[in-house]
This record gives sequence, C-alpha cells and structure tokens, in this order.
Amino acid sequence: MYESNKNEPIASLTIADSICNKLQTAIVEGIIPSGSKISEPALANQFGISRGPLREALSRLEACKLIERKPNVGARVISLTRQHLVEIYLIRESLEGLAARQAAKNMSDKELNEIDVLLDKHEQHIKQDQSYYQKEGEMDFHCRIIKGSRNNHLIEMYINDLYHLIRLYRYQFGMVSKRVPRAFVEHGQIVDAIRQHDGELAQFLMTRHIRSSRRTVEKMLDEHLAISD
Amino acid sequence: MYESNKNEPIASLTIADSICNKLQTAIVEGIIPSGSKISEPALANQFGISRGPLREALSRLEACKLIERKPNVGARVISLTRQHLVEIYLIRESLEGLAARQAAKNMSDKELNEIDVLLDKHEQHIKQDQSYYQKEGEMDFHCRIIKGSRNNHLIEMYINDLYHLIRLYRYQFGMVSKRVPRAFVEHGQIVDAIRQHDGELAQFLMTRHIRSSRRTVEKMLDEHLAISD
DNA sequence: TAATGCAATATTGTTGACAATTTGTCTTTT
DNA sequence: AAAAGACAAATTGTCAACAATATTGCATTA
Repeated sequence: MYESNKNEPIASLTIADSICNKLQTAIVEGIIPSGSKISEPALANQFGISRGPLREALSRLEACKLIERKPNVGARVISLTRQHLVEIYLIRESLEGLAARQAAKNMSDKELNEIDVLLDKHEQHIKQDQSYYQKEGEMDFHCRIIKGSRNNHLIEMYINDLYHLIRLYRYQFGMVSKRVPRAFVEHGQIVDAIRQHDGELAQFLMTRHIRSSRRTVEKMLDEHLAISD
Repeated sequence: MYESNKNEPIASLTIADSICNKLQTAIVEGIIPSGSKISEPALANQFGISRGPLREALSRLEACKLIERKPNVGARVISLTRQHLVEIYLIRESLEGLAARQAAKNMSDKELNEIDVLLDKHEQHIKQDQSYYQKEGEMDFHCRIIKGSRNNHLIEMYINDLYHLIRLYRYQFGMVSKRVPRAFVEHGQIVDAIRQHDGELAQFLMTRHIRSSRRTVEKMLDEHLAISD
C-alpha cells in the first residue's frame, strides 16, 4: 500500500474547519463586510449546515480576532480602525524581528534557496504587475521567515491569528504604495543577513522594514482616507 | 436608579465561559494533568452540563493553546517541554519589551503609583515568604506593564492566551529561584525607566529581565530535572 | 409629545439524540 | 505465532428542538 502521506491533511475534515476557512476568506475579502453583524441562523442555512459547527467556526474566528462576540447578543465582524492597524504593526515589528533573529540561527540552506526563488519570482512580477506582489507575495515572504524561526508557538500565533488580520487590512485598505520596490530590496537584505547567520542584523533589518511599512501606511491613512479613529 | 455599572461583567454569564475558567485553573494547577486526554462525556457530566457548552469551552482552551485537538480523535492537555517553555520566553522577551517601550509613552502617573504600591507589597512578602511573590506577584507586575502599553491587541493576546501558559509552566515546574531578590530590583528599574518616559531603556531592561529569567530556568531544567525534550 | 413599561418577536445558549469516525478486540488466515 | 481483517464499543461530529436572554414595537401614561 503506497501511502502518499504528506504531512498536510488532504482536506478540511470537519465541517467546522471548512466553514471557518470559508468565513475567513469571506471576511478578508469583504464579502462579509467589517462591522456587520453575523446572524447564526442566516449563515447556517446559507451554508446548508446546522448551527453547531457554525458556532464552532465562529469560536475560531473569535480566537483569531476576526469577529467579536458578546454573550446573548451575537457576533460582529471587527471594525477596522487606524489604531488597531498600528497596534498590529507594532506587534509585527516585535515578533517578526524575533523571527528573523532566530531564522538566522535555524534556517536551512534549502529554505534560503527557496526564498531566493521566491524573490526572483517577485522581481519578475513587480516589473510587470505590482498587484500580485502586494496581495500574496509579501505575506508569503514574511511567513517563510516566521517558519524559519523554528519557534512553533510563534509560528502558530502568526499563521493562525495575525496572518488573517494582516491580510484583512491589506485587502480592505487596498495598500499599494511606491514602497514596493524599496520593500523588495529590504527583503533581499534580510535574506542576506540570515544567510550570513547575523541574527542581530536580521532582526534590526526586519524590524526597520516593518516600521517603514507602518509609517508609510500611517501617512497614507492620514492623507488619503478619513478613516474613523 | 443607581447603576453600579463597572465595566467588569459581574460574573461569567454563559456556562461555556464559566467552565472555560474552571478548566483553565484546573489545567494550570495540574488537577487535569498535562498530556492527559480529555473525555467530553466524562467532563460534561462531571460538571453537570451538556457537551455543547463544554465543546465551546474546549475551543477556547485550544485557542489559548492549553489543549490540542485532533478531529475525530479528541483533546489532550498540552505536554510541557523544555523547548516549548523556551519558545514562550522568547516571545515574552519580544512582546513585553514592546509593551515596556509603549508603557513609557502611555502609562499614567496613577498607574505608576499603583505599581509602586504593588512593588512595596512584594518587598514585604519577599522578606517573609517567597511563595506569594513567585506565584502571583510576578505575573501581576508583568500584566500591568502590558496593560500600560495601551495596545489592546497586545493586551488581549497576553491576558487571554500567553498568560495562562506562563502560569501553567510556573506551577508545574515549581519555579522558585535565588533570582527573586534580583528580579525585584529589576522590576524597580523598569518602573523607573517608564516613569522617566525612557522607552528605549524600559524596553532594554524588560527584555534583559525576561532573558535572565529564561536563562535561570534553562539552567535549572538542565541541572535538576531531566524533563523530556 | 416624550418617556416609560409591557408584550411580542427574534436571537442566542443549551440540551439530548443521532450519525460518522476511530479505537480496541477478536477471529481468521498464512 | 504473527499479521491482517472484520466486528464491536466508545468517542467525536452534527443535528434539530427547547429554554433563556435581548431587542423591537406598541400601548400607556405623565
């Protein structure tokens, strides 16, 4: 019996899992708008399932802070605010800095080569079409550094919780800026530092990279949009 | 009608909430031992409730990583390992460093004075009885710095998730060390830096404080206990 | 007319039963 | 005797109905 047993589970086994994933992308992409109330009966028969697994899915969405629940009242998608966005960026500066430092210790050559391939691909995409890079490429890079830290708790915190929030703000605020080429260069610098096992430098560069990104976003929000504080 | 409407909810309103709290302390205090399997039917009629709210509580325990669940198999209390403990300490170094830096910006004089009172109380307790300080006092201090950061997302991450894990390891590994007096001094230094609005220094001191604590613990684990890696 | 209180409605929380999956045991086979 | 397979028991996942709470609208009253 030839088991093709990749560590990846083939598909979302339980309904709650499946629904949770669908709701995550629905919220990220604004199909369920931020701030809107979530009706359990409505969603349940919209997906053709019972309220049981739906509530389980909502629990997980609450855990990764995509929704807020009040007892006996219900669930709402979180409201996007400038302050919250800044809070997340500050946390990212901190955690991804740590990740970069640890990645310089623990990341394998194989992983680094794969990142090289990724960055090459990004370079091509940037020359033609910025949108891809902005939407997925950037986060892809950051996730790999996180994974390279070998800190499983950090990896879970990031992939399960923070990741979705970051994507949410990215989508909803449509963050595209002149920083894309600059960010690309900074990614290269970070990889270099990791390759040389210079943890301190990698941490410094990563922290600064995200801080720059944060400031660009803050400026953008101040100028362009009058988003409720 | 004189509403004594403190922002605190009077009691855990929903059963799931109540059970979740009970399970958290049960796990932290080892009443439900780490690594043990959790039987839903058993727990349910042990608490005299149905499996519905119990599962909701388990979902939250999974969210704060006190238990691990596998689909169609069940839930287990996490196994305590040296590596996991180190991972958490590294995350704390990072996040509490950030918190201290932000606290230097945002913490009010009132809060600082309250911490002074707290530290005085600690000093008394240390002179008589180290156990109190180790068990709750230390975490109390750290929580206040976190709250002083005014970063709500960070506060929730810490209070809802990390906090319980830290307490869990504290209880189970019975961490008492000669560092207690030293740690007390370091707490004072951190408060001083915050009071002077020296964010960089506060961050540096907090990070170093936790790093020292981590190294003490690592050494302790290497010497005394042969805990499974 | 505005505010208050009550009743009706709708939503969430909880329960117990049913379905699907896994685990353990026993039999069968090589 | 060991391994494979089938059956049985137990556990988890899911469902639909019931209870409790919150919200809404209306009527009543000041």
